[in-house]
Amino acid sequence: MPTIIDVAREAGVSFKTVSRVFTGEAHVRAETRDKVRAAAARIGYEVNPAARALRSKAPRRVALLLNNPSLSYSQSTQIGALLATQKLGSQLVIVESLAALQEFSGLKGVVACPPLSNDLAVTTYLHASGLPFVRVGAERISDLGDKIGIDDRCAARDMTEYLIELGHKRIAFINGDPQFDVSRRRRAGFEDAMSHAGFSKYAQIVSGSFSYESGLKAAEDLLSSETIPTAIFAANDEMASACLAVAYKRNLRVPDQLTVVGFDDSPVSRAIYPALTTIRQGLKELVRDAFMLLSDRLSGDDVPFHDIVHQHELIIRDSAGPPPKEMVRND
Amino acid sequence: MPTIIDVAREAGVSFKTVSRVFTGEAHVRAETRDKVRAAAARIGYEVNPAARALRSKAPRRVALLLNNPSLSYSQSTQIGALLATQKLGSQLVIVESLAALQEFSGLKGVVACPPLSNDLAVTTYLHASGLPFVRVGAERISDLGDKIGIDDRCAARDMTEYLIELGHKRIAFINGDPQFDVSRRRRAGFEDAMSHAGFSKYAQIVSGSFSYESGLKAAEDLLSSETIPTAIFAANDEMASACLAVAYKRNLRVPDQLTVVGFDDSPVSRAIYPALTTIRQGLKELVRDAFMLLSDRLSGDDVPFHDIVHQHELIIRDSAGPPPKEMVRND
DNA sequence: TTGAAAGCGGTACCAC
DNA sequence: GTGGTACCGCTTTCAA
Repeated sequence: MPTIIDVAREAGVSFKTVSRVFTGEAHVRAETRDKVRAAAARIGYEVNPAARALRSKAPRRVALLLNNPSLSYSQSTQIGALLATQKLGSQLVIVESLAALQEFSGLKGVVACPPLSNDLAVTTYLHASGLPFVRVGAERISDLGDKIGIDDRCAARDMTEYLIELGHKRIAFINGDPQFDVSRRRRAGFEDAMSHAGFSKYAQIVSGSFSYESGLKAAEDLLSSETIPTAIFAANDEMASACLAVAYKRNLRVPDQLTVVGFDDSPVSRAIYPALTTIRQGLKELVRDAFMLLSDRLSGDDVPFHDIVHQHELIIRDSAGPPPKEMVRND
Repeated sequence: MPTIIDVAREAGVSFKTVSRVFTGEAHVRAETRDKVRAAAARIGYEVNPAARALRSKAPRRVALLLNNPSLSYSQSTQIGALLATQKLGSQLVIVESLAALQEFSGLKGVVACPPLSNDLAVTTYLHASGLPFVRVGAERISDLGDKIGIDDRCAARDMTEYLIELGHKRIAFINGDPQFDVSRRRRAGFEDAMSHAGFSKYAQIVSGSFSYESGLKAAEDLLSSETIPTAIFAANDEMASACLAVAYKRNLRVPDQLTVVGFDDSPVSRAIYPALTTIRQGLKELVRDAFMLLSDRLSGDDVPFHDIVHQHELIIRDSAGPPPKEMVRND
């Protein structure tokens, strides 16, 4: 494992200069810095968090800004954050609001998760404060800061196309809180697929708020209407699980008489019957990478902001099947 | 923050001796060691993980042995483990079986979680290997190793007594996998309370396996019997959530017509409607403390094995209420 | 069984 | 802007 001394030799500078580059100190000529970076990359140098933590006076404290209504979402996020900060040797604080964030002193950087990652006040504050930050699952509400996430629109389109392939036509979409950017994107993906198949007139869209309760209400509305859908696509697993409950209540067997699918691949999706067909977005890895990105930024990278897109995955379980025969003919 | 040098001064030895004591090195006289420990405690010394990680050749790698059917259980456990190892500066590996554990070399210690913490082969192997280990939620299948957990029997008794106070008499208990020790303990607590109230003849006990599916089946059995219970106590939240689904299906309003309670205070318990009344066991803290305990053991403590019992807590939410009037009279 | 010296891989503070 | 020196808190090696 190479050290800064090796890098210094490789780059032809003193080891102190190497240290400067990796702490993001200001007074290094751009040319020298690039030379050092190149040398480091060439020999595969990585900073040793233990050594850094030992000597630095102020701890490298980074914050995870997280206030999501879904507990399982929050848990996966926390695991990802912990994994990354352990590797990077930085101290992690978890805060739930902008106000709480502002109270913390000595922060070196912030990773923001939905819905706060799309809050204009948050983005504005972070930018104004000069604090490096990474937004997870964020829309381009501004070009400030690094972004990382999946292509929600594409994921929702994939799921909808899967339902269409199964033979569904009358498909309902239970959207999340329309204030969340992610809701807009997932809805757009649903609409893309429906209109592409020429099924726009069979599409129904109702709004929830990502909570189980809201899913209950939305499902009740959908399943008590005149023409009930043969498939329901909920914008997260919690709401999908609510659909299952309502389906039971109404004696609709899933997936034989009704297909229900979710989004997130959260633990609930496997802890219910039937297990949910859903979209996996690898939240743990997403957040881990967000912290890695933040760490690069902390090291004084002055490159343009990144916008990293992870691959999603369609997870097929037991809650989706072909529509019941009699309903296919009958539209 | 005091260092080993301060401890050395306080204890009247060289700092090297202090280092020896805290690394658990063999060649220190017992008397000297106690003196050093006392001095350290007096001035509030704690090892600096960064400094240790920097200098030590072999990483302090510890393992979390975890293979639990409940995903939310596993997630909480992982967060606790990550939190602790971050603080202690040790490297964490998560393994799912005894075989996987054996393949790992250079392990310094192991924390085992249910059900593996109650597996005789695991305990025997760990003891034989001489590896320090802590068992979470473990029964006294042997007196080997440290143990940490809650008093499951007492917790189940508390919950049952709460139901009895609400006015319930005909109470059913859905047990977890009878092979798990924890199931036996929770069942015993249920029986304690029922017999103490003189309700033994109204008690029904069915076995599940901690999974949602098993809860579904158990609930179906219970609710299709001649005399259905007014309350169901499930040995974990997953099975309780299954009860809710079955209740919906049968048009039993919870908690008006049927009370359902769970155990664990897992994320699901809040992600369903109605939110579950349950027992909180603070799993995250439990596991965190397990690693702290392991760390002490790694430092060469030669004290008798600990058996630490954490406090549980009854969390009252919306899924429990008094039994319906007509059913109280009618038994 | 105990102690002295060296050094782990970096950062802080000060010269130049 | 860049380099030198001291040193962070601990463990390792070796000598006593």
